[in-house]
Amino acid sequence: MIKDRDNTERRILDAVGRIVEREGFEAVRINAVASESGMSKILIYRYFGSIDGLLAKYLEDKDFWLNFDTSQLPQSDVKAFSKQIFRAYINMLRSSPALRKLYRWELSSKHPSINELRKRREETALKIIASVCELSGESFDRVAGISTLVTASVSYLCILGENCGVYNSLQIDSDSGWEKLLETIDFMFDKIL
Amino acid sequence: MIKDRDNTERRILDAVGRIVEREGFEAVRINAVASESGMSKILIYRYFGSIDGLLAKYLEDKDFWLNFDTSQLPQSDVKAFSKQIFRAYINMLRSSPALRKLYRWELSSKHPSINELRKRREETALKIIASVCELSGESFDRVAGISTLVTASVSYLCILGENCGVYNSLQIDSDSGWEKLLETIDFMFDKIL
DNA sequence: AATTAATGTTACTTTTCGGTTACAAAAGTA
DNA sequence: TACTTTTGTAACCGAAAAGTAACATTAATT
Repeated sequence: MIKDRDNTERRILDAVGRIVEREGFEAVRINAVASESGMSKILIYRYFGSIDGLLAKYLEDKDFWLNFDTSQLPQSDVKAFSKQIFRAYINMLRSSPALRKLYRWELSSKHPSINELRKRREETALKIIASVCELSGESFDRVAGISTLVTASVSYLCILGENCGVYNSLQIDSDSGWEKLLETIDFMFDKIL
Repeated sequence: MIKDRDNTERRILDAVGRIVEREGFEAVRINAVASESGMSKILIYRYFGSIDGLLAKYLEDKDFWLNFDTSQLPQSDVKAFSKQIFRAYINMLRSSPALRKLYRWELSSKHPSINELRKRREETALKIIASVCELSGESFDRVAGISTLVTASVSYLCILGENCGVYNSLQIDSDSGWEKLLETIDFMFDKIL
């Protein structure tokens, strides 16, 4: 019996991560975490209080914040700026199983930690929208509407892609479908901005 | 003990409906249905075979696209048609808790009934897209892309609206946010079609 | 060295779940 | 009437779930 609480906590959190990536947040249950981590479940209660506490800690450690470095983007060309933002958003979601599971979980859970995530996300989003407004001269509502249309659909399709390959004949579980979608998004920005 | 199988089946299916609207398809479990309906659970097995069978029965005639009348496809005004069909889709989703729960369920489940739904939905969608293509002169990929963008985002936002009030500063849990979004959709169609 | 606190193991209780068995009552049928 | 089938009730079973209690070991403190 080696006594090393930090190590134990890390093992437990790592186990949470594996479960989340594999099966989603809904599958993070006390027995599952215990067996996945190889640790006794009473340690989970002792160190994290509950599954909610464990998830809160996991979310805190893992960087699920929406953080874009807008300073790197082309400031003069609004269209290029917008296109790049959404490209980055798609890449982020498409490359991270855990993030997709988080977005899915948000659709059915009212976990307290989620509100914090949303607040921060909202702040970042509003900053980006504001800067597009400034660059393009469009109204806030217009830019917010377009952003919403694009990000919401991307979120939906990325989640759906894990269970379903085709949507409106688009191959959303492979690059080919996403290229077509990106093309559509680019086209839209060319037309409306 | 009154013997009336039809009545019993209806009670069970009604119970499923209440559970779905309240908690979603994930919560439709044998014990839950039994206690919600007041019927013994063995009757569920006898009459529906399993929870899967019960859900398959419940799902008949529940989906928007399945009930879409493809005989009324657009004759002249493509823009008006496009705007109208997405309006109808939004109204349907916004007014039906069960349909929202179905769309949410699809994001995490691989239930056999879902594949059937998707296949039929896909057929309907392709018919609509094809006729819009013909009238507008746009390419299939373009129309499919736009449709995907709109329907996917609407689905996402309707589901999210049950747990979250604001998205990109849009009030998605009230009419005000949806009016703005509809305006954006209309604007987009005016510009690109 | 003795005591205390922290860490970890094991086994237990209790609840809930899906699924089944056994049986009773009603309705149809010979 | 005697029987068979259908419809329904109630109790039961084993597995898996959350949560807890009791105890053992190590580390820190005095």
